[in-house]
Order: sequence, then structure tokens, then C-alpha cells
Amino acid sequence: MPKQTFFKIPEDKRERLLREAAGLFAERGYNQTDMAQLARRAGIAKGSIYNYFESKEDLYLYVCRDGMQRSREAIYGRMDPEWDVYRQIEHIFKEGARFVQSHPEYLILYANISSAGMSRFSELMSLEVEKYTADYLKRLIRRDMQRGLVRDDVDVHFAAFMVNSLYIIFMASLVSSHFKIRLREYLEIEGDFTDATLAPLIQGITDTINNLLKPA
Amino acid sequence: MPKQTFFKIPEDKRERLLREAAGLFAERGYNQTDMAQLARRAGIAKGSIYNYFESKEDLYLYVCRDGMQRSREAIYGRMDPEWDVYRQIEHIFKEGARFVQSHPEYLILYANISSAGMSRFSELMSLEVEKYTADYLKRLIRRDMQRGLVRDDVDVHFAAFMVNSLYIIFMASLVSSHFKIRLREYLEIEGDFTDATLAPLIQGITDTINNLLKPA
Amino acid sequence: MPKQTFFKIPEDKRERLLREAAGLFAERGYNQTDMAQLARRAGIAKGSIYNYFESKEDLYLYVCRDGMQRSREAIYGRMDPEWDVYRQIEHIFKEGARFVQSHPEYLILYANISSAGMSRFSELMSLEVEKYTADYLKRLIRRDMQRGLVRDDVDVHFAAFMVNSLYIIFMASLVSSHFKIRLREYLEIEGDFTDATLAPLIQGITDTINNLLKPA
Amino acid sequence: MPKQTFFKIPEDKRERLLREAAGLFAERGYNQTDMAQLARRAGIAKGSIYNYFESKEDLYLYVCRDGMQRSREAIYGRMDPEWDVYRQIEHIFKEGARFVQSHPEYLILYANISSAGMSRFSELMSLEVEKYTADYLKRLIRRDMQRGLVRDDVDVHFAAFMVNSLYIIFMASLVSSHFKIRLREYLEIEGDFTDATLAPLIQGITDTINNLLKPA
DNA sequence: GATGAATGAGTGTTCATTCAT
DNA sequence: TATGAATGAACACTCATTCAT
Repeated sequence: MPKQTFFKIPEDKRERLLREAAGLFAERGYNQTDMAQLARRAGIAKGSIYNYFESKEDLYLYVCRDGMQRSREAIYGRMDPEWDVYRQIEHIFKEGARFVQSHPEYLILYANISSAGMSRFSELMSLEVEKYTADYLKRLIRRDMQRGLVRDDVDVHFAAFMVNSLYIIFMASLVSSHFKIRLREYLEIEGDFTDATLAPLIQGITDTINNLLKPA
Repeated sequence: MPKQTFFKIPEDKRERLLREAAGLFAERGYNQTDMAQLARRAGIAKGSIYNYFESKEDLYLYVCRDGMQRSREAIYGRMDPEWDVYRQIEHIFKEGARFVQSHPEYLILYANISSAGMSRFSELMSLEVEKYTADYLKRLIRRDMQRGLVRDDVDVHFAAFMVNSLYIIFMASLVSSHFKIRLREYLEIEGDFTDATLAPLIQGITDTINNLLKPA
Repeated sequence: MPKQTFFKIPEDKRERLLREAAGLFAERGYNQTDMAQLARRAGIAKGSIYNYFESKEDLYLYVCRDGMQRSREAIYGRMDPEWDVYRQIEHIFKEGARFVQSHPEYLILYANISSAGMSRFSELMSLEVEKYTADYLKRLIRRDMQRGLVRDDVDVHFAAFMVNSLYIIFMASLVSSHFKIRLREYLEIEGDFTDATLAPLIQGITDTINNLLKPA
Repeated sequence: MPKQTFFKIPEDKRERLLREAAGLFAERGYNQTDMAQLARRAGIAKGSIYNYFESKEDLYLYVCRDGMQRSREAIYGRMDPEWDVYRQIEHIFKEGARFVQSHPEYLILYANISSAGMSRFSELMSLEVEKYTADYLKRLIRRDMQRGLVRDDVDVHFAAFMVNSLYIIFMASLVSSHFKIRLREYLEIEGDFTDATLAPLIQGITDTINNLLKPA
């Protein structure tokens, strides 16, 4: 958690630090991010960061959690809870893709929790990161199962797991250097991803989900 | 690429170095792996590593590629090419799970290519890593489509992508600290993963694939 | 010297700052004492310290001098100048021991002027610290020599030096971690020092002094 | 304890590092000694120090212990164990003074264990530092008491404590900036200490000891 | 070919002091 | 006068790589 001081400084300064930190952590990874360079980019003194945060680790955790919040807001913010599963899932994928393309850093930070040498952080964050979506999806599927919109022989846990798995893979494919190469190789796409290349992919994925959930 | 010297040393020495390197890189990540510690664990002199490899990076690339080879051998090695897609995919998931549980380090190394700050490596390895499986799956699906075992309205590229995506998520769930927590949260499992908890999961995944591919 | 401001603030605030400063400087030493931590302990703002004192060094010097005053008051305060050397010396040791046990910080500060890297301070304080006692003891010994209470072949300077030397060693033995261990080792004492262990030690020391000074 | 490496390097390099380290630690104190500056003075790379020692603390402990050894050798090295207490004590003071004047750094290091913020070190070293002399003096006094050379009503522990206390004060007076000022003030000496000023002081101290120990 | 001592740029963190409010 | 945010030099320690033996 940041120190009190962090919340007393002007908002633009605070935002700039968070933005540059998210950017650097995402670009270089936790260990390769240099606090001095971060300070320089954020336009503040190195020592100031330590007036705001206990340590690099403290800063990292906050940046990740903050990124998670922002992602959720962007994706779940304008969701109508009355929509059915299918529409909600479509919304999640579309808004997710849009957000991830304008702010790839947060998805990269998310993906990074699972990388080698980060188990220290995963113990602190993974559950809180995953729980929200897991609960959300399960609740949604269960609700619509009762409404007869989802097959009643579906395993709610497994279904939620599948939906989220496809979400993760898809989003990672939009930001990670490796997964972009992979996506291009599988789909035999050349050049950058455009709406034209992405739309059918989202379609394919949501179709798969429909297949999995929709009553015969 | 290793230097000539590396292939002239006794096999067990070579193996030990590769094993310890894979272990350390997987445990700590590339940057946090210390060449001195590696040398110590491998029972050789620090300088010797530089007699075998140009640099840490050279070693890392070789260890990753070597791990990929070993993984493929374990998974595709005893596959009968005449089996149909479904049986082959089942085999891949089962052998994959088995191999990944006895040698988590290679899957971790694979997963790590996509993490922050590793794009340098992904440019060197991602394509070669992914191409094999992508080609294999596409060829297989296409073949069985011709044999009438796969729906003919299936997009071969997308189908291969989906199969491999589910494979990656599943395997990552067995090794990464983060994805293990996530799996437990979604499936509401407590304690370690056993065959009893994994079997239905594999079943669910292969069922999903069948759903996606099998003619009505 | 403190700035004017320091003497305008409420006495308890002033006292608290001096007390915490003495405590911290004694506990950690000059260099390892953190001005921010001191401010926190004293319940004032970091900047305020700099409203009262020119610098850390200025504060330190004042705290040391103030401690010296307090020590003197405690030890010489209730001394009857008419007592003979022996009684006065006994009084000094007893009151000294009592004061040093309730306020070890001041003796520690005194001892610290002589430690490595503190010659800057010793040039500023040593003389003024030592002069008082040196003069006092010499005057006293000389007076009682004239009264026939001290052997007339005694070297007054040397005698004063010896008395004070024994005083310093004894007091240091009560406060410094090292000298406590040393005292325990020499006297083969176990556990904490009590009046029962200290009394004979004081006796031994004053006997030695008597031996040195008393006419045959 | 130093690492193996330290004992494999050329002796002059080893000696130079120890000499410069003793010098700097004595001049500046533990905390204010800068490893980079030490390396520079010793003519080696900063990293090399860490090939020899685990840490600054490790180095410091070794330098102190090594200094203690050297001091002992210089002082007790050419002592004839058959000499009586008085002659041995005289020898200790004279050789001590000589050694301390040519190598003040070791005595300063010794004195420093007792300074503020060093209790961490005193717990590690004080006993081992003091035990040798304490045992030596006690044994010697006891032996000569049996030989009738020491009054039989003397408390051996206390006597040893007194002898060593006078030794410490005297030696400190030769090296510490503070204690030099103090000595000058008490003895009203001006200028540097010479053999002419020191001889009577040693005489006075040994006389005091004789007074304390010699049979009437 | 094997070894491990040497190197020095790099990194997270601390802290006395300043100064705008 | 009181406050505490800002600063940046300093500092212990790390580590990939080299190279003499």
C-alpha cells in the first residue's frame, strides 16, 4: 500500500507516476525496471518514489492492483446486468479488446504475475485478481441456467473456467510479442491486427462459448 | 548455439548443466538466474559455461529449444499417426499433463517467452516454437476433415488455434503458481491436483473440442 | 547552538525533543541517527528541528552539552564542598552510578566522543567536557593535601587523572554493551548488575584511591 | 570469516587490503567507511572485496580479530613467562605503548566496539577479545600470590580488572583524539606526547599497581 | 579444456536538508 | 512558526563476462 503522502500530491503527478510505472513494468518486467529511470520518466526525484511507496515491490503491487481496477471499470463499467450471458460475454470480449489495445500495459502486468520468479507476487495477488471474474461468470451462468438460457447439464465451474481461459488467450494474443506471433502463425495473418482480422476471431470464440452453453 | 566444445564433454556433464540451467531459469526467470550459482549447481567452473556457450543468452536459447525438443519427444514420440484427431488430441493432453508434471521446468520456460521484457527472445524463438504444433494440428484436422471425421464447415486455422489455446491454459494451470491458484478458484478445488481432479478437467476440455469439431 | 526559536517553544516540547535525541544518539550513534525518526519520536515535524537547530551536528553538540550539565547537576548538585576528598569521591561514584543507571544515554554520549570518526566533535567538546572535572579534582586534592589529608608526595595531576580514569571505566562498565561483558568476564559475575555486585566494586575502587592518596 | 578466495591471493595484496581496511575503519568508524573508497585505496575492484568477504560486516569482524591477534603478538610475543607480575605488567605497558603508537588503528578498533550502535559487534567479539587478557592476568596474579609476591588478601578478579582498566585508559589516551585532549588537560602537557612525558605516566600507573598488589 | 579471481557498471534504498504552504 | 513533500548524492552489494594460469 502506498504511504499517505501519495494521496496528498497533485493528481496529475500521481497519475503520471502510475502511468510511467505501469508502462515500464510492462515493458521491462518487474526486475528489469530501474527505479531511477522510472523517476526520471515520471519527472520526479528518485527519493520521492520512496516518499510514496515503501519499496519497489509495494509500488509494483499497487500498480498491478490499480491496473486491475481500471481494466474492470473499462470492461464491466458500462455493462447492463440484465443482459443475458451471451450478450455480456460478447461485451466483455469487445470492450476487453478495445481496452487492451489502448492500454496493453495492464494486461501485460496481469500476464506477468504468472511468469517465472514471480510466485512471490502471485501469492499476494492471484486470488484477488481471479476471484472477481470467477464469481461474476459463475453467477451469470447460474442465473441464466435458471432462466433456461443455459443447458442444465453444464458444469458451472468448468464453463466459467473455459470462458475466462479463452478470454485470457485472446487478450494475450493482442499484447504479448510471443502470442502475437503465435496468433499470426495459427491464423496465417500477416501484418498488424485490424478489426477485420479480429472480428471473426471474436466471433469464433463466442460461437465456441455458445456451443458450450446454449441449450440444444 | 553452443560452441563445439559443449558437444565434446562427457554426456552426463552436459546433461547436468542443461538440467540445472532449465531448473534455475524456470525457477527464477532469465534475468534473475545467476551464472555463478548455475555453475555451482552444475558442478563446473563459471568460466566453463563460457567455454560451452557464447553468453547467458546463448545458453538460455539453447536450454529453451532443448526443452521444446524434449517436450515434443515425450508427447509426440509414441503417437500413432494413424489415430484420428480425437484420439491424438486426447493423447496429447494426457501425455502432456504427465510430462509437465514430471518436468514442469520446460513448460515454465515456454510460458516465459511471453512475459514482460522477453520480446528479444520471442523474436528469436516464438515462431519456431509454435510452428511445429500449429502445422501438426492443422494437418491433422484437415486430414480428418477429408476423412469425414471433422465437420466440413470448420475453420481449420481457428480450430487448431482453439485446441492449442486450451492446451496451453491447461498446462499452465499445472505449473504456474498463478494459474494453479486460478484453477483452484474456478473449479473450487482444495489441496493439490490429483488424477481424480484432473481427469474430469481433461474430459471437459476434450469434450469441448469434440463439440467444436465433430460432425453433428 | 540552538536558534532563538528553540527557547520560545513550550518547555515540555523542548524537553521531549532533547530526551528523544539523547536516547537515539546514544542508542544508534551520531551517524546512524535518522532525523526523520527523531522528529517522529519527538512528535514534531522534521522541518521543525531545523527551525530550532542549524543542523544535525548543532543538535548533537547541544544534546551532548546538555547531557553533561544534567550529569554534573545530578552528581555535584548535592555535594557539600566541605566534605573531604574521600567522602566527595565516594559521593561522586555513588551518585554517578545511580544517575548513569537511570540515564545511561548521557554517559554513552560522553563515551562516544572518543569513538572512531568523531574527532570533529572531540575538537569542539572534549576540553570543555573534561576541564570541569579535572579542575574540580585537582583543586580538591590540593586543598586536602594542604589540610594534611593527602600525602604530600602525591602528584596532584596524576592523582586526579587516576581518579577520573577509574570513574570512567566504572561508569562505562554500567552502560556499554562491551564493557558490561568485560566486567562480567573479569569479575565472573552472571546475570545483571545489582547493588550487591556493584557495592564491593565501588568499595574496591575507592579503596584503591585511598591507597593512592592517604598518608601512611 | 573470509571466503576461501581471500587466502589464495598473493600475500601482499591480502596485507594491503587488511591494512587499508584497518586504517579506514579506525579513521572513520564502521558505518562511515565506504567500501568503494576502501577498494580504491587497496588498489582493487570493489567487487573483489566481495570475493573475499561475505559483507562489510564480515570484513570488519575479520579486521578487528586480526588486529587483536597482531596486538597480542606484539605485546605478549616476547614476554618471558617466568618474569614476575610486576615485570610482566611493565612489559605489557611498554610494549603496548610502543605498538599502539606505531599501529594506533588496532587500539582504535578495539575501543570502537564499545561505541554507540556497535552492540551488534560487541555481542560477537567482546568476550573473545577480553577473555584472553582477563585469564592471563588472573593466572599471573594468582601464581605470584602463591609465590608470596602478591598480598594474599588481594581479590584476584578485581586486581586483574584494575590492571586492565588502567591499561585501556592509558592506551586510549595515546590514540583517541578525545582522550589525548583529556590527558593533556589532566597532566597539563602541551604538544605531542614524547617518551619524556609518557615515562613518568607509565611509572605512576605501575606504581599504583604495585601499591595495589605488593605485600606490605 | 578447466578454473576461478578480477572487474566495474548497475541497482534499490537512505537521509540530511530545503522550502513552499 | 509548523509542516512535510522534494531532492539527489551516497552507499552496500550483485553479476555477466574476461583472462591468466
